[in-house]
Amino acid sequence: MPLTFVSYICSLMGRIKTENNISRKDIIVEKAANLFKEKGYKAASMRDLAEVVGVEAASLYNHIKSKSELLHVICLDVANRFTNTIDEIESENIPAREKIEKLLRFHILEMINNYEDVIVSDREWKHLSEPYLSNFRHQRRLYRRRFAGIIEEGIKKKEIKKIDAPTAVLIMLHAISGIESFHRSKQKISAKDLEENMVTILINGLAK
Amino acid sequence: MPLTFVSYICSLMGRIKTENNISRKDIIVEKAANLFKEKGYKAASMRDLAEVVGVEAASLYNHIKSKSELLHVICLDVANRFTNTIDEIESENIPAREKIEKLLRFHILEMINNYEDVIVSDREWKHLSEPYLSNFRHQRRLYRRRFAGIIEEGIKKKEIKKIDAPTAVLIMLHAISGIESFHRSKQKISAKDLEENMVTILINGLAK
DNA sequence: CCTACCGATCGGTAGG
DNA sequence: CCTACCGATCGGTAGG
Repeated sequence: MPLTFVSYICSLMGRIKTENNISRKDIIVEKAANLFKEKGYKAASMRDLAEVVGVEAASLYNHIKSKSELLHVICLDVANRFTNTIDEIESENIPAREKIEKLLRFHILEMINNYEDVIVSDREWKHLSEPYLSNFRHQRRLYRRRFAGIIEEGIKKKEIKKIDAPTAVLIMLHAISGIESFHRSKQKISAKDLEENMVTILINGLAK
Repeated sequence: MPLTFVSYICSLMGRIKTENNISRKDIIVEKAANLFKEKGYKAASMRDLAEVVGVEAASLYNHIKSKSELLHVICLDVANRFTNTIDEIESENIPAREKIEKLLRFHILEMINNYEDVIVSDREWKHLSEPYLSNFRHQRRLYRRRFAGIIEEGIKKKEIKKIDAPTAVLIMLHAISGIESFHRSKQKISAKDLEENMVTILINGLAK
């Protein structure tokens, strides 16, 4: 009976929110993103995760259903942020070239501020299980098409060079994912300088 | 005794080279690269590999020492090709901007022709074991520094814009890794067009 | 080349 | 929240 009482209290603790409204589950997802980024989804074990959270592995399952739930929470969260942003930018009444710059700056800032989630969703989405895998693939394809659409609009209006739009999208998105190394190297360059450099190179190119 | 005879013949077969001088081990490494690219190093099991090679899992170990050997053969092969190429280009007596373009074209062609190895070394090198891990990290850092050095040379000689060289390197290398999606989508664009588009965007930028 | 098998580790559950 | 434990799967070995 005393043991039952303890387990009851402990199970309640899982549902208590701190004053910042951050639940235990949120903490687990955050630590999971860090671990998945560091070791990869498959190589990161639930025992690893339990250790950084500070509990036994079995206890994690009072807050989450499975390891794969952690991945799809991370991936779908990122996908939704991207979709919401392009919704907003597309509806604005500004030149295509400005839309592209806005989208680039959004991606750059995401990579600077929420880079763990973004890197995980970028690199580990293949390990999603259905139906989340198909859903993610769908959102991603749609996003890239819409991005390419904006570039094509800019080409038609002679705001930007005549290049293959899907190729340009790939270059942009992947170039920005390179910011990960910026985090690793703790370089002297500031986040603001990094952002300006990236936009300059991508929009204006290297050539003088 | 008959069984011993069979096993003796079979073990010999492992060392026989075909007329193209491709050994059994080469085939295993090639299939491993494909598998590692598709599922990731950790998620790809030796039983998966055995199946695509067409033998039992245990038989693989007549040709290789371990799973990790497969990864470091792939990664070091790519690293050496990169190092050899920058050795060559650095020693040429041409403007820095041309050196950069040559390096870019080399990377683009690598991603078009040997993309499985390149992607695996890019994405899975973290799973290397020592001393290969340190070695790879070292080669990689050196390569990026030399690449940045060429860009800085170009800036000094006013051949290219004044931007942060390490950032430019990150953008270039990551942008090119985006070609992976080109393979997946079987797009209408040709390899040659892809190459020209990428060089145009990276050297001259999007802006008209 | 195969069959047979090993110890380690995995994600996850039962029960309190 | 924990302890105890399960079946599945892993990389790899022994032996012929």
